[in-house]
Amino acid sequence: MSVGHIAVTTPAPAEPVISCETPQEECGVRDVLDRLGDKWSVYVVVELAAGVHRFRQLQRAVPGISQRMLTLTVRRLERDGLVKRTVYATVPAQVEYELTAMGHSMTHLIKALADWSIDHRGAIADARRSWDAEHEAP
Amino acid sequence: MSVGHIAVTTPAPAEPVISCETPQEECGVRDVLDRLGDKWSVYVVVELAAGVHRFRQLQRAVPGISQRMLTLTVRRLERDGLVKRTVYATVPAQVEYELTAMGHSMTHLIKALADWSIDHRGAIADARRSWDAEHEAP
DNA sequence: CAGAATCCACAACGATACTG
DNA sequence: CAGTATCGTTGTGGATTCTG
Repeated sequence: MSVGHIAVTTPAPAEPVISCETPQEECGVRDVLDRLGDKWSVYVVVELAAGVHRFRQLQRAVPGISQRMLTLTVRRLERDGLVKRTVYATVPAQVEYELTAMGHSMTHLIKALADWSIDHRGAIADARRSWDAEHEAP
Repeated sequence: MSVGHIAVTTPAPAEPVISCETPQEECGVRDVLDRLGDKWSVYVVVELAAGVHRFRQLQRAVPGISQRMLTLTVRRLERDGLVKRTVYATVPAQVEYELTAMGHSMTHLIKALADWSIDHRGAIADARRSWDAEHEAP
């Protein structure tokens, strides 16, 4: 366990698991989860992991995203230092997006997430079905 | 790379990175992210990773959560098969929550997330500061 | 104790229209 | 092409009240 701020997989006695200095600060975990939790960031990062993209190219690569949401998403990722944005002063305008080193380091995390999801999607779907079956309107 | 559905850390040529059968289905990754992305699930799971909790005990352990949100959160986790809920027919009522095997398997993921967050929280904060400095109102 | 139910505020998202 | 601006809808979460 590299960092050890969180003790997991220990069905042991009940002790505080997060031992941040200030629990309210949430250890900065929230900062990451907010980015991962919004609807599009993960897909944009995954797409950019494949290489540099221009705006439209990125929008086409992420099916269903509106240009407003793409703008907001890449802005946030840029602000967090995960994505680098390069503007070329051409006509018409041209902008390229690529992951920073930190952005690339996060793709490992996303891959782990995706792997776990794929491995357990069936079990989760089954759990939901049986839960729904037991809790339907009487 | 265990599963290989996602190619990461490869700043290589632009190729589709997610190779789901149906991209719209989102590979079930959304299912996990929706759970991880909401405001409280992670903290509840982390808390339950330490052992069995009763409702009030859990609420006290997760500072700031309302009982409505705790109810909703544990219900969703239960529905997904990540948490097991046991009701004891005592007076007053008593309910115990604990992670299932699948729930425990997810704590590895959360730990990886937390480690990454802690390792990069400083860099992210710096990136945000400099971004904000460059984009303040003229 | 463990919750269900209700009401309300706000943020997130989508669709559309317009601009350099 | 790469956005910005505005509007309307939906979803999420908090506070409060009530119940077995």
